Amino acid sequence: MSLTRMSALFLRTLREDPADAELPGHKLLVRAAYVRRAAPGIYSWLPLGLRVLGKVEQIVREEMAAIGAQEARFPALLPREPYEATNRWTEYGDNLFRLKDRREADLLLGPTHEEMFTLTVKDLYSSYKDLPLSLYQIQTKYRDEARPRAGLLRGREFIMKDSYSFDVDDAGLQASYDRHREAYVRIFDRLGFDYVIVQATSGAMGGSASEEFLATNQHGEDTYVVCDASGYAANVEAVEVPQAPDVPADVVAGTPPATNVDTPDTPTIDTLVAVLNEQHPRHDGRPWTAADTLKNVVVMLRQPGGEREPLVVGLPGDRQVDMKRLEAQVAPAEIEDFTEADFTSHVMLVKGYIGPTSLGPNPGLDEGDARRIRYLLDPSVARGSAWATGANTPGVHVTYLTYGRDFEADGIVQAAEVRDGDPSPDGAGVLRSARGIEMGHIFQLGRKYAEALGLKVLDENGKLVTVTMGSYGIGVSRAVAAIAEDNYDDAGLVWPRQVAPFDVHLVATGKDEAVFAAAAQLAAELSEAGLDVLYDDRRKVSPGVKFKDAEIVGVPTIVVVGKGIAADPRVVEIKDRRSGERREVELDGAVEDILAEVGLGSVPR
RNA sequence: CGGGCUGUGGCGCAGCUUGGUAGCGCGCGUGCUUUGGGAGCACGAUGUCGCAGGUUCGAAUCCUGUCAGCCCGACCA
Repeated sequence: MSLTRMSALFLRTLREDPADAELPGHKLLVRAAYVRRAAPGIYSWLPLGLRVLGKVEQIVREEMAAIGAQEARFPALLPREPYEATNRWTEYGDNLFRLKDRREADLLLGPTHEEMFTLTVKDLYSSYKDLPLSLYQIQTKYRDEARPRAGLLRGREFIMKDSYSFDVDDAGLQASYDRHREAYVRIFDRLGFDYVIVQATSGAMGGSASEEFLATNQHGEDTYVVCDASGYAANVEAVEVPQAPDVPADVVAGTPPATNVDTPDTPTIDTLVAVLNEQHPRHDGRPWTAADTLKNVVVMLRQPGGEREPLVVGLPGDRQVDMKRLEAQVAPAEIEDFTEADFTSHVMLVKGYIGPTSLGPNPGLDEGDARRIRYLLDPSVARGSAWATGANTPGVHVTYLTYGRDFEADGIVQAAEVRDGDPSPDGAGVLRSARGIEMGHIFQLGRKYAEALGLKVLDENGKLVTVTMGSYGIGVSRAVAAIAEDNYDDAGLVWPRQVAPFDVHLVATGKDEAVFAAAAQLAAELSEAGLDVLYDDRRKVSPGVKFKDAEIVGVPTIVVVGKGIAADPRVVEIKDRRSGERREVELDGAVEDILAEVGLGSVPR
């Protein structure tokens, strides 16, 4: 199909790792001249990299077309107004790239495009007969990440496929969602890395049903849990720990009354447990443990509008608060540290000795009383359970303080860290955690944007109904990086065939003119036969250099034309980059052998 | 935004402690040799030592300030 000569290819492989790359795949992408860093989180695509990117895009396009989605493209440079209408000009905060034109009009570089798709559909469609509709684009997106990292995996400029479905009712939305899910499975199967589909939160976007496609990789930024017994899998942020069952009434009846105890110099759970065991042993003889303490963590919530509100979360003392989980629960509010100044202005909070009795409904303050501090419990705190916890007096704790008997809370919140070995929410086994790279995210957006932007159509009864939407993303440039992180060895990259920059890397070695004549002809025949061929035709370059280059570039099939040309019959060598297996075939008929090797015609391409 | 580290030819680094006018490897150019594993020899080109002040006869080196990059954390549809 195409023939590229190494002597003319814009390529310079580097012998040493770049100083600013950390991940093995990223180092190789730079060393093999696929990409170059242009600025923090911003990368240039060189010819090889662009070929891989194009392969990934093509797979995405084919599978989107297969579910009837239509490709469009919206500007990357956008006006402020639509984002003002949905409040995202404000909500997106510092992560939004903003700029002004010469007339001082506000513009932004699109981080995602719900508004533009929604408005365009609104402009053109007005009847239920026009739906369902799925539109998508492959477009460069911009987010001013506080700290870009890991090369292409988390950049400030990146390429994303985003699609949006438009339906008149929930059943239609579910059907559109299911079709996208199936398309995503086919896309990720074809891209050639291990992945897992997990339940997810929909983040600041809002919405309900939500799943993420995570490439399983130890370098990933996302932590997910799976239950091997049931197949349950979820992003840790989305794990819904069930409410612990009530403690039986007879057990509660036998719980000693809440008792204040002096516990000087016990600022941490460990020191508290030690002092309790020494001076205030338990009534039932067993020692106190961290799991018997109720830790009350105070944070400051900041709403997108700027209002601040303190929140105290109660959880067992042997667990940490997982800030990511908590933040997902309180979105779109953000969590700030609770400062010394905040303690000064909230005198009911005694640092180190915060307890339920001054929180939430317990002090008898009315809702709306400015002194009332919202108090939420992690679901692992069972009704009827008794705790050692702060007594809101310096140096004093209270023992046997019992939930439901001695204090109440304003509600529950998923806040505690989820650990390996925790029971699965579906009751079928235990959880195991692993890391992944978010490659795709599908979720039912619902009517949030249609509502905000007035996307309504007439239904079959002639009544205006608000359209319901789904939103579906794939990180296309991230996929290239994730594939690289999953496909390399000591010598270099090892591309899966479907996304490799070339089908075959033909290396001519030696100085014999007959070698180059035979190699050139073979290269031409292979490209005639429909392959993308990279032909290393460089004279005066030693075989070692050519082999090293072929290995780091990572084309899956390497064909060596060399001294075998002098044999009778003339032979060439076919090497499999991944396995290292090599075999000799006769030059006559080599085209067929190579076509069979790359699987042309048998493997979907 | 906190913490840590680093800025010296295109790339990767040494030199800085103890100031004396910049070096190594790779890459690049020319020539010869070499040609199945980043080959050899010779010659050569390429540097505002991040920037700005200061100390000093003299600063890559010491002092002050500043900027940038990377890593960890915060953050992350």
